[in-house]
Amino acid sequence: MSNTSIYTEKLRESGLRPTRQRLKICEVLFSPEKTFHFTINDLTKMIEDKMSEKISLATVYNTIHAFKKKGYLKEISINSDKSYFDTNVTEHHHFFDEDTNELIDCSNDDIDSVNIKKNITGKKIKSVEVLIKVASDNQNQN
Amino acid sequence: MSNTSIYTEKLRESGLRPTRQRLKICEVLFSPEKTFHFTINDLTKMIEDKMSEKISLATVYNTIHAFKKKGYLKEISINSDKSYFDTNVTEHHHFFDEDTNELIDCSNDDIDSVNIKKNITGKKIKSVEVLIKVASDNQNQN
DNA sequence: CAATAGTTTAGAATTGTTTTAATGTAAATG
DNA sequence: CATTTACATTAAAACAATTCTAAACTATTG
Repeated sequence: MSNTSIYTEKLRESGLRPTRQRLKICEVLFSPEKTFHFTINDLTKMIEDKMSEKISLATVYNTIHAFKKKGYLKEISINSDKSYFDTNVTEHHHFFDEDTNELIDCSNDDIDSVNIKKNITGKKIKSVEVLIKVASDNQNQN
Repeated sequence: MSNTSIYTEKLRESGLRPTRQRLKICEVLFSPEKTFHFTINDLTKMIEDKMSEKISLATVYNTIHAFKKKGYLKEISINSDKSYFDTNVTEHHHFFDEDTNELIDCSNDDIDSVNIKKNITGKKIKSVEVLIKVASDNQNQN
């Protein structure tokens, strides 16, 4: 089953033409059942593995940025040495495992809604997200 | 009033010798009344402005890393293009103003404590921090 | 199909960070 | 307190992630 028309639509919505390369990016990003986290490098490797064809980093970067701008991807800030992206664009929380550097989605059911009593004047709240850092019990934090 | 002995102690605790350069870093970091956020570049400029003397980036990096490791500084992940640090090492929350890219501490009194119902098996929770993104009302999110 | 507007690409440039190796300094030693 | 040793500082080089560039290419329009 091909979702080409859906992908084409997403690309158009993001202001991009549906090219062969970009459709492959879409397939890797949007065909899996489960959402996932990735870096640009991960994604490039996934594309090249699955598709047995090269794709230029520049193409990946500009497509990802367009998707992010449009809201089809979210950037997550955990680690400052690389950019991480999330195909789960709903507002949600994360566990970050300091032992493995793994980022794990936290179901909204697992956290009571966060009650904020005060805001910055003249500003509207756009999102509220919780980051829970975990590590194995016997490990010291660094 | 000089806090040299306090700084010397902090440096020693972090496994570093108290040198002229490092004491200057301490003065900039730990003498202000209020905690603040900074990048390595900010800090280097602050030092060179205040002290009218040059300091090598490498020295700043390694001192900051030692302080972070010891827990005298915290790294904050907002933006993946630079590392941001915080002299407020208590567990606390942040507002992030998307209009100005400004990061603002959120008093713990302003958020009810976050109730987490489930955890990753075998792991211990090290910290729970909330990031509230805000923007002016009439602005579209990007 | 020709013209145009946008795309891909490899490689160069840029930026933040880390490493290196030579020189300098604090602290320990005799 | 001079000497030795271990650690520091520095400028510059290396490195890694990201962005930019300019030439070749492709989709779309007229």
